[in-house]
Amino acid sequence: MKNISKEDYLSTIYKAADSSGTIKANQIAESLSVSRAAVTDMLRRLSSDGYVDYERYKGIRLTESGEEYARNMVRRHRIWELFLHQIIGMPWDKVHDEAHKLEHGSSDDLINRMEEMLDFPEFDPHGDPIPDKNGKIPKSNSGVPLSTIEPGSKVTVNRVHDFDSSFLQYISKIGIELNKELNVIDVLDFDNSLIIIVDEQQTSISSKIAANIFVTKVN
Amino acid sequence: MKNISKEDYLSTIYKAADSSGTIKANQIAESLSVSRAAVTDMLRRLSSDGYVDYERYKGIRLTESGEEYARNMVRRHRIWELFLHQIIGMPWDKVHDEAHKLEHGSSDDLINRMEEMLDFPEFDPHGDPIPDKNGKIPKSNSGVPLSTIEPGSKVTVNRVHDFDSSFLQYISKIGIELNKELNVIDVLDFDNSLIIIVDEQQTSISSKIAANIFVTKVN
DNA sequence: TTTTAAAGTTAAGGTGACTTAATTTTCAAT
DNA sequence: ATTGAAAATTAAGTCACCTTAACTTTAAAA
Repeated sequence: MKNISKEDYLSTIYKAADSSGTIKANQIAESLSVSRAAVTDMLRRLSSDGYVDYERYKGIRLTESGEEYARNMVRRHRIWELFLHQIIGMPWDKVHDEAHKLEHGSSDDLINRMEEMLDFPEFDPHGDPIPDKNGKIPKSNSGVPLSTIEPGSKVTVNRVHDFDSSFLQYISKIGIELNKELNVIDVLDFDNSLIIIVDEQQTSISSKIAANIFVTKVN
Repeated sequence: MKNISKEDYLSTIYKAADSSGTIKANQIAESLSVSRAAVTDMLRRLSSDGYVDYERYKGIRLTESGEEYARNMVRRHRIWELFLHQIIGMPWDKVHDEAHKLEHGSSDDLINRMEEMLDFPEFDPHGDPIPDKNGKIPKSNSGVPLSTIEPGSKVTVNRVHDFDSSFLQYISKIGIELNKELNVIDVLDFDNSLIIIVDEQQTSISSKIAANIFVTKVN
């Protein structure tokens, strides 16, 4: 029950790393709401544990073993999310925080049992892929931000960001969920907010909301 | 996710306190495998938090609020144990350790949902009572140690100690489980081990094993 | 009642994870 | 190429939780 903080750093680095696999210390500090100094501090420790390659003032990148560890944390997190939602019946917008607290303490045995109960799922309730026991990640069409779609398009939702409960609560309330079909009617020049149709209902959503909903164009 | 240690101290005090509600610092140190000095240290902190009444060299006792907190931790623990066993299918001897890790991070909401799924159970898989949402504890016949039973008696198991996986594994293997009927055939003078019959099979168990199995005499 | 072992406390120190403040390095804009 | 803002690091300090070693208090056995 020791490595809570370490595990959080590893997941964060894993999830936030860009395509080249590197990340800025500043991003870590912001994601975790800690000071830059705390990040430097932790990086030295993670580096001496062999989880990150790190050189002062240079880029940060997970080592093989760091990536493995992080991927396993992400696996735990997403399996917990799905379990909480599907088996326990916890609402969409609550599962992220709860899973975050549970993921650290669970044995691999427990995670594997839950995975089996869920019939080896590929995606969590927010559409994020769940790495399997061997670290293999399901191929997914992770979509593009709804905010980049031009008016007149028909799209389906395939992923939403999961870290803000009020965001999820809001989009649920207006009927947005995974695989839902949306019609983008208009984008306002004024503030880039979108006019969309969900369930035959017209609504408008801010560009910030739209930036956190990922969609694929239909045909 | 901060108070893991504090919560462990509170549960330990709660569970180990004698009938008068007091406990020796030494017992805490032993249960938690920490030094006596660490206990003194923590007692000062718990005391300043208002969770224990504590005076140097005098007895230790939970305050109202400490007892409430501790009882809630015990509730979490036991609900987790039952959930892991009954819903997840984890074996008897594994649930204690797993529950111990999970109990700290779970929200009351989650615990309440699990309790409901389990249909408001009264006892955990080891026969320990589960406090309800309001702190009410089911009346139970907690039994006497099997080691105190005289030869020739027929008894049923109503509780077993839960903190040693190998102990539980062993007694499961010889067929002992909650509510099982046992016949005490003989107690050896030599080492106080017991000859018992379980499922028509005769076995012997050490007095230390017997001391951790709690039973009630049949008729 | 004395004595001594066990229990409890204090002192000093360590580690992990954080902070703020001061400083250094990098990098992009001039 | 210089410079200034942003990013990263170091320094110094805090807090929770732990340790060992030395000391004090309690309580029970001689």
